[in-house]
Amino acid sequence: MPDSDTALTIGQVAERTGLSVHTLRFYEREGILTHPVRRDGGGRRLYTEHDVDWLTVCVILRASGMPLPAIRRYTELVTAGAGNEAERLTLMRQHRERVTNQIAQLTRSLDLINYKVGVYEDILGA
Amino acid sequence: MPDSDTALTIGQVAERTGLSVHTLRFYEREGILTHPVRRDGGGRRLYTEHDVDWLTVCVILRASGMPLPAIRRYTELVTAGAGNEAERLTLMRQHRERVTNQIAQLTRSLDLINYKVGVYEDILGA
DNA sequence: GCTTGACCTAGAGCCGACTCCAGGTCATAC
DNA sequence: GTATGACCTGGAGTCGGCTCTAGGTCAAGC
Repeated sequence: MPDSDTALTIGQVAERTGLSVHTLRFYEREGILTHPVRRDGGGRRLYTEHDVDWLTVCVILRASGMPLPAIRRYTELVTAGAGNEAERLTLMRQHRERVTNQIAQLTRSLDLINYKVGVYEDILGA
Repeated sequence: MPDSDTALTIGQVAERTGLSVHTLRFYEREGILTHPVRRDGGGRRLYTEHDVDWLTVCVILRASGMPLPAIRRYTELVTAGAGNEAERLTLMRQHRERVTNQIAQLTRSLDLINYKVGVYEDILGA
């Protein structure tokens, strides 16, 4: 059972999060990690399970269209610790609205797409 | 009642489709129109209601994430006329799958977002 | 002792989809 | 006759989000 002491290489984290090693380094530069990554003697990154959990959250936020600056801001708030929950809530609510709007828009688009699929199926089925 | 003879300027089309005049010219260069736009004596574009209808379809396809090359291909098929419905169907089905996957992904992301919103609401409400 | 492979940095490059710019034409309003 | 404003072209610039390159370190296996 992996506990929070487990040290993971960047390659292992890439595999677990689905991000490339390039993207992991890029996210770090962009301030998308709650604390600087530990390094081994040779300067190599050592990630924890905690980092993987955080990155997994970030992956989900990205996948739902949250821009990197917003994720960075959220990261900053989490890093700063308790006391800023109001802003975190605002951020999440804003994002929730974007996402629900996006789902609504996609669902509407689906009507047209289904209609077109139906038209072509009819033509080909006749 | 606007019929198919109505001539619209690029500005009017921009207003109706929600695209900018820049984007309309760009789409034309990209082959996103079923036929070359008519021009008046001074070389200005004259669109028809038919063009607006087509562009409206394109806007919906774009909004649901269809890449411009796919829209161009679809345009080519429609321009070529009857006989290629099988490929049009394939294109639309592929896109439908992308869209339904995207909706599913967004809906899953929404679980996390709602969870986070709930956490912060609890903290702030207590 | 040398090859291999995973890692490091700083910085350049790429891609999609616009978006804007410079410099010009033309019709209408004053 | 001139100013305004909508339009034209070709081409450059922007932006977000990666993605890759060059050149290097280091540990383990043979």
